[in-house]
Amino acid sequence: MSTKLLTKEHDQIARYAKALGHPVRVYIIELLSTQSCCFSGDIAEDLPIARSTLSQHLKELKSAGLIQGTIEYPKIRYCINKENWERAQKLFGKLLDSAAFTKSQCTANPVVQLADKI
Amino acid sequence: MSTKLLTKEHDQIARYAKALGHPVRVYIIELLSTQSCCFSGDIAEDLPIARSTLSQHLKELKSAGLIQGTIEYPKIRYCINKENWERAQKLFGKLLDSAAFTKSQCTANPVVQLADKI
DNA sequence: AATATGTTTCGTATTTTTGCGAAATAAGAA
DNA sequence: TTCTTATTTCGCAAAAATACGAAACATATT
Repeated sequence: MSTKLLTKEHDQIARYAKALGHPVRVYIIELLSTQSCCFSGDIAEDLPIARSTLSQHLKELKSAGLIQGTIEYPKIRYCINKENWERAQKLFGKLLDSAAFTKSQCTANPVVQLADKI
Repeated sequence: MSTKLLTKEHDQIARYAKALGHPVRVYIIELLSTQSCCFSGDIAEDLPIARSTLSQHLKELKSAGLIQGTIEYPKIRYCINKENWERAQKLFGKLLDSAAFTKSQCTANPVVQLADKI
């Protein structure tokens, strides 16, 4: 049964989550959000990866909508895409909070527990 | 330069985010957190995927630590792993909030803007 | 002992991600 | 115009994710 169980919202959350699903990309987001507001790609100096690899990670974050770039030749300044970031914030917040309200009763009533399987 | 820029924390956030990086897994988490506290794998009835595929998604969420299962033959009851979920909550919260405090000045000072490239 | 049940594991195929170095780009400086 | 610079795109290879159906599992029931 069911009527549209997998919604656009699930897709959107998954999209954002996937974009954050790599340590380098988490680092980039963190850097952009705290260190300085915007910056050019000299993140590369701090990371043990090739420039082209970094570029791909930036591309992923860009296409997910989490960051945006401004060209200032010969550099490119990146920053958080505030609009979409707030959207991500709301979506994650909703998911995270809803789960917080539930108290899990799973561990309270364990009939059988196979450590290696579960 | 740098001293440990990619930390365990980045890895951990990325790990959780990656686990949430698929619509089906977002749906599962949402279901586990709202619908009912725990349940068995009759999620399958609601999803347009094979049982074995669902099992794999459950496995991923499990190995990321976000959910846990209790066997009650012949069923298995799943629920959120509260401890780890709260950890994820904190980590995501920190990242999301820090970015919120920053106002992006990127769009405020666009020297050149190549839409197709950026 | 044989059967039924809900779920997982196995084997496999396809697609996506990750990563690199080399080459291309686009504009400013010489 | 030719060089320099920061970055991206290209071409490739290796690894991981996604998905399926068939077979295996562990127990409860007959």
